[in-house]
Amino acid sequence: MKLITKNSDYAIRAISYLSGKKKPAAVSEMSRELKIPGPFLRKILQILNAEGILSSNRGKNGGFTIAVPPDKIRLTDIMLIFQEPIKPGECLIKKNPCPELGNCLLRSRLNSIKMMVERELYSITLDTLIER
Amino acid sequence: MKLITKNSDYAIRAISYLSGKKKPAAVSEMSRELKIPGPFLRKILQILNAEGILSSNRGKNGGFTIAVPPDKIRLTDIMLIFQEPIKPGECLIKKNPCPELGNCLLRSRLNSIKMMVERELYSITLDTLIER
DNA sequence: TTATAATGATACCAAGACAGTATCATTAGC
DNA sequence: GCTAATGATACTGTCTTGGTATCATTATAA
Ligand code: SF4
Ligand code: SF4
Repeated sequence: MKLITKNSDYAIRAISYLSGKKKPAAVSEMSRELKIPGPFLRKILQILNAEGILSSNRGKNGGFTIAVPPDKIRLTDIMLIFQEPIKPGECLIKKNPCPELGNCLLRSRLNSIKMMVERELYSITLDTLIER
Repeated sequence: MKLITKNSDYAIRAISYLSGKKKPAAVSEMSRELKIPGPFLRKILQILNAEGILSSNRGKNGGFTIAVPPDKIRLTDIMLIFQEPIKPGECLIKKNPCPELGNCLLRSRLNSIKMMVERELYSITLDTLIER
């Protein structure tokens, strides 16, 4: 059972790192500091920028800054950016084209677990994840 | 978020199918009935047999029968056979060799969700999944 | 006793997801 | 105009998942 991917994980760590900083931080710095492969981190930051969660400055002394306060960012916000969500009707099996549509007992049990998890993830905001 | 794999799903459906039957059912029959690819189902049934959950008879008129009453089989029993469990300390990320060992807040939040899910899955026995 | 219908054991294979690289273009500052 | 940074995007390697394929063995029934 894997809840989050590295994409999301790295994104969260990056945002945590940026929160508090006032000056833009470059990928090179963050890569070193967070021990995340540079090019990969860069791609992630670019996406976060496109989503409006970060903002970026190009050129020398450029880098990324946080654009949304962490207490306004939910864990599910990040996950939705990097991972495919499970659509409401779907089974908890990847690509679930199952003949037993409708009234599968297993499916309904799993779905209720899924909802529990989603509620829980939704309730987590990034500010509660930052170590001080 | 994928909770169970097809392996497990098929195993559960197969066990459900066998419960109630007194005579052995052959793979060919079950494959047809449950709409599961024959060779794949066969492999799964062989594993369940090796685990003692089913028993098998070779030769003509052979097939598989259920060896453990469904109310004694937990969902987690099946899942443990076909899917790697998440070991206690691990992060909810596949292959989690993360530098921030120990006190990661995200990790502890995810872990508590994991425990919730596992409790839930453990509480489900196969008899409660059989449609009547 | 032999043909047949079944499982046992095991090797192989294809698609997709995931994690990460590589490149070239653009922009901003000194 | 050199340099340090991001923007955009294509490419790649590896692992997992969901299967196939094959050959050996066993039990039954004609
Ligand atoms: S049998 Fe139920 S749990 Fe399995 S794939 Fe179909 S709907 Fe989902
Ligand atoms: S940062 Fe925390 S959640 Fe992410 S991989 Fe490391 S321990 Fe797990």
